[in-house]
Amino acid sequence: MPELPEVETTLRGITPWLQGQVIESVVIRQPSLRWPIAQEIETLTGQTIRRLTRRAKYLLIETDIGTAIWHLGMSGSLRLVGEGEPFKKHDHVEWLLSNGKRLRYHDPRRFGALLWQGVDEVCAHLQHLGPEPLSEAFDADYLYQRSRGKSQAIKTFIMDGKVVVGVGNIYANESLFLAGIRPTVAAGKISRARYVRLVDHIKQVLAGAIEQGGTTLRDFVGGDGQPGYFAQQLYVYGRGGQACKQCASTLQEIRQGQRATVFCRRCQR
DNA sequence: ATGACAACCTGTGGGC
DNA sequence: TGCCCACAGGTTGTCA
Repeated sequence: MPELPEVETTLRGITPWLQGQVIESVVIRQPSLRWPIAQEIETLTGQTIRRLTRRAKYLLIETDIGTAIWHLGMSGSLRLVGEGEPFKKHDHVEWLLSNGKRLRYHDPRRFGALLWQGVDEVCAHLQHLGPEPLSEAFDADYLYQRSRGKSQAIKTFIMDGKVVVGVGNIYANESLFLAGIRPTVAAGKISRARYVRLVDHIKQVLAGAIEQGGTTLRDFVGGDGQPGYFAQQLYVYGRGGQACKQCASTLQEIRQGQRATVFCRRCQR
């Protein structure tokens, strides 16, 4: 269920339970994810978890011998469980920690990945990524410059990880609505002033979702549940054919890059 | 170089 | 109730 806010929520949820712990054992029940799980993951047995960080939608778990890099794909989740908890269908990986907790990776569709990055290496997937959306490097000037000459639709443009990371389908739809920009407009034809609004809304909507994600942390870490989909006030996503919350006209639904796009013809131009 | 599209895989929900 | 189809939070790889 991961867009960036959920990956961040996951990171914050598991960090206190993982940091400083020794990985006592690694169980791989299903090695076939989007790519086969890296061989080196098994060698983590006996290693101490030094640090957890996030880059884009990747979770980085550092040890002295290298870094495990987890991507949750479309349907992946990480949760902590206690001893005796039976495996569920699609629980593919388990790490037993020295505090007795078990970190389990669950992913029905297996679009996720568990990659390896050696010390002093940079994983191929992390190279060429654009700036973090909540960083200062991501601002209107940057987007404006990057977009000049582009005929690509603004929605697919902001969902391109080489432009900016972490803007998934839900938040691309929502931020374009809030900025009043029609998702089909060519990125290169949008003014600097409108990019100011767009960047502002992307940051707000992601930051707000992370805050709300935080409210589900306790359940999540307690281990009996899914990360839980943060209750988010959605204006357009999943609301095609329904009334616009701002002007009551019917929301349009189209497809862009095989993804559902929903927008209001009246509020977004 | 750009951009459109298929692919990876399973589950779910709607229509008949 | 059951079957079939379309679609789902992401990313990569290929092809025109």
